[in-house]
Amino acid sequence: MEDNKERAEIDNKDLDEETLFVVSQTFKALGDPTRIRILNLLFHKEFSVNGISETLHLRQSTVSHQLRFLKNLRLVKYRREGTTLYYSHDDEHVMNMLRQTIEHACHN
Amino acid sequence: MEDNKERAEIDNKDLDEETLFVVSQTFKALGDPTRIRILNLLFHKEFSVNGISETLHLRQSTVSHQLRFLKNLRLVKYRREGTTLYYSHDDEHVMNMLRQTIEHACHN
DNA sequence: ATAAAATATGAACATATACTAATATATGCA
DNA sequence: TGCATATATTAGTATATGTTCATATTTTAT
Repeated sequence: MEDNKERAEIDNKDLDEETLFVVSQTFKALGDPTRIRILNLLFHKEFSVNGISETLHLRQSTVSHQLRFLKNLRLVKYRREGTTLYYSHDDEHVMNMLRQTIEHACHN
Repeated sequence: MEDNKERAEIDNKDLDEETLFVVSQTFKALGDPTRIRILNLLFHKEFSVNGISETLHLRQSTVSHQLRFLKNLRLVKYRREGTTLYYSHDDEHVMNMLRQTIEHACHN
């Protein structure tokens, strides 16, 4: 036996529950068209909630809900300016995956 | 104006419906713990349906349903040997994303 | 042709998810 | 304080999703 009780999860037959949860949550975040559109919008610059709402033709409520979802997963962050909140992306790894997959899907 | 009517989707404010569908479907496939476990299992070698079922303690029916899902997205393929079907992964890009994200999640 | 083994399918069910309308909260300013 | 603007939250609803049981299909061997 070696001194490492457990090898990296990737080498095991099965994954532990916590890893499974985090990974599935992360991908779930990218598994919805609305959230993809929002993240894609935030690729280049920050947007206010209303900015997103108007640009993507989504209800303010819908945008706010999805931003909370993304915020909980730390995929976006915001800064305040008066009553306005400016959201921007906050996870390079996820944004890279998204970019790659979009490029991959765009019948290159 | 230039001769390219449309730049790559990634540079536009919004994505077209088809791209949105493909991308969200791809991530949706990775957004479920059961499918993640199956794909993770298929990382190293092929497995029969029953093999997956027994290894992951899942009903045969559940595995079969999820494999169909993954097959429709061309994330897995199979070869036949008698009455047994051996499944293996069929999308390097997706498997790489999965590996990266698992490693990323495993509090490295 | 019939039976056995492996896998696929269909229907039913419970839960999760996303959107909406209505309302609440928070901030800045007169 | 009172009002306007921006955002968040709550509750309700419709749809999507994942699992299970039962059954059908497919393939091989006898």
